[in-house]
Amino acid sequence: MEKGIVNTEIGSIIVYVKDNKAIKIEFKNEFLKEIELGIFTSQIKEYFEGKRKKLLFNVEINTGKTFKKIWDFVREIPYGQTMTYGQIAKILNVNPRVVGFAMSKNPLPIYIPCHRVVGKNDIHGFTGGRKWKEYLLNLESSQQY
DNA sequence: TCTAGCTAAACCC
DNA sequence: GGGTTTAGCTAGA
Repeated sequence: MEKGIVNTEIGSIIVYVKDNKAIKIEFKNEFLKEIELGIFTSQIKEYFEGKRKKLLFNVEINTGKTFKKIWDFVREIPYGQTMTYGQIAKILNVNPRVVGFAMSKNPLPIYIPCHRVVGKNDIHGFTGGRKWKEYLLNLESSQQY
């Protein structure tokens, strides 16, 4: 398994790659030494510079049918827009609780833009902390044109 | 304002 | 295999 690291304004992002497929993305609240790793790190870097709106590399996800359906849908949420757990649940005909659970178990944040999914009355949680979610949402809204 | 019910899959015995 | 847990939401009191 290979590892790539990209630094951002508020910390580092680690991307784990196996057989040329991303299997996990992790947020760190500390700054690590950057490690280039082909398109994986270059696309993430472009995304944080606001030049790229969608990550397009191979990933490997082994999970249940419903989770996959939810993640597929979340990937279709346009750049800079947000939806609530409830809206997604209604469209996919699942329970809102399951949507939240799927997000919490999502191994590939950013690739699956779960930061664009918020609660009805609150931002709610995010892998690695709400700080990242706010940062990502702010990044996208400032890039809208 | 507060409580109960819904509901899927990872995770731990 | 079974019980517990989890980034929500709605309806009824």
